[in-house]
Amino acid sequence: MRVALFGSPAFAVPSLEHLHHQHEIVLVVTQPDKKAGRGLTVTSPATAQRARELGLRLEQPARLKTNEDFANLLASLEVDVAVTAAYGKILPKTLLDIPNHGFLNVHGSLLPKYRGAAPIQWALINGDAETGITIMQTDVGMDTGDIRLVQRVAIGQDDDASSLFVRLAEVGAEAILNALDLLEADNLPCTPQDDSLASHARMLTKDDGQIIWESSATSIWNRYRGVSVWPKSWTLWQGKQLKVPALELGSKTSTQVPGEIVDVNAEGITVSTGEGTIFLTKVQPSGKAAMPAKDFANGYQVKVGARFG
RNA sequence: CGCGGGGUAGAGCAGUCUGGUAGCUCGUCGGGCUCAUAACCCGGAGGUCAUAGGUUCAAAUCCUAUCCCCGCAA
Repeated sequence: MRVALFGSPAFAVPSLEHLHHQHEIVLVVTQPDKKAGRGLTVTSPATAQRARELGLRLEQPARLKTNEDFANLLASLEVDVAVTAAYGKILPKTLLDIPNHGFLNVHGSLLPKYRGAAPIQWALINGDAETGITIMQTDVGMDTGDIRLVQRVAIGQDDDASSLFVRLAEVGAEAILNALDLLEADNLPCTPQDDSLASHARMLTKDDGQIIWESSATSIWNRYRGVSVWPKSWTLWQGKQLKVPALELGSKTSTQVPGEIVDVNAEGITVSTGEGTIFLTKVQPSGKAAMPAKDFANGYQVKVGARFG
């Protein structure tokens, strides 16, 4: 089939590659290049970089709604179906109607659960044991279209956002291929979502990474896994932000005061929470490189009884 | 020229403002105590203070340039 792929971050890259293998990608569309990083150097989305390497036609329109040139281009390519995967823009109805089979979206959750921008992260933060990929018919709403295909994925105890992203991106790529096969055979189901079961997975903010010591060790652990790509777990030490690149569930019992340090040893720092303890193994003061928690304790004179947060 | 922090023994830090013989918590080595120890006590080794210039009687500290690391923001 003649396919157009709309996607921006690394999540879309496996889908791009698989589709490139099995179908004819006539157009790749990503978000425009942005100034990013220290020094604000111009950076292309991962999908744009991969598309260039594969020698595919690439467009990075800044706007879609009033962009007739782009609509005309898409129409002229006689696309059978367009695929979106974490594209990052709402598509206007005029575009959705152009491909013969419309747009299919690769979404990283079991819809209608976790509609929105950060489904993978929120599944982890909430401690879910299962998530998955939903291939859905893209409509003008936020992940509200009809469900066409579902692939379930188990979440491991040690999965974090990084590992789950990689796995779901791969599963998503396989799922979209299956969906296209079924579509070609005119055998792809179409089931409306049950809106009463819907939930929204909003984009994460910096504050979502802050460790709430009053909550349970388990929920701190789950949140740590969910925010591992960004913004990462962090707390406060003497008023300054301290990132925690690596933490584990602790084995000690907690004291009365959440955030209080109950033990410091060669392996790390044990901190009391609302229920149970958390064991910090690596930390990173702002402006510094990450270091073992023990080194931090040595250099910053961290003692048992001191408090984080 | 987006904003900001930092480069001092093997590790992590203090000292820089107010120039004047390099310090802390660990690690490491040796010795001691102990049934024993990751505990405790005593002692030792280990540093061209990122690099290159400059100011000064004297520079980790003041001035200039360069290299490298990191946080924020996007």
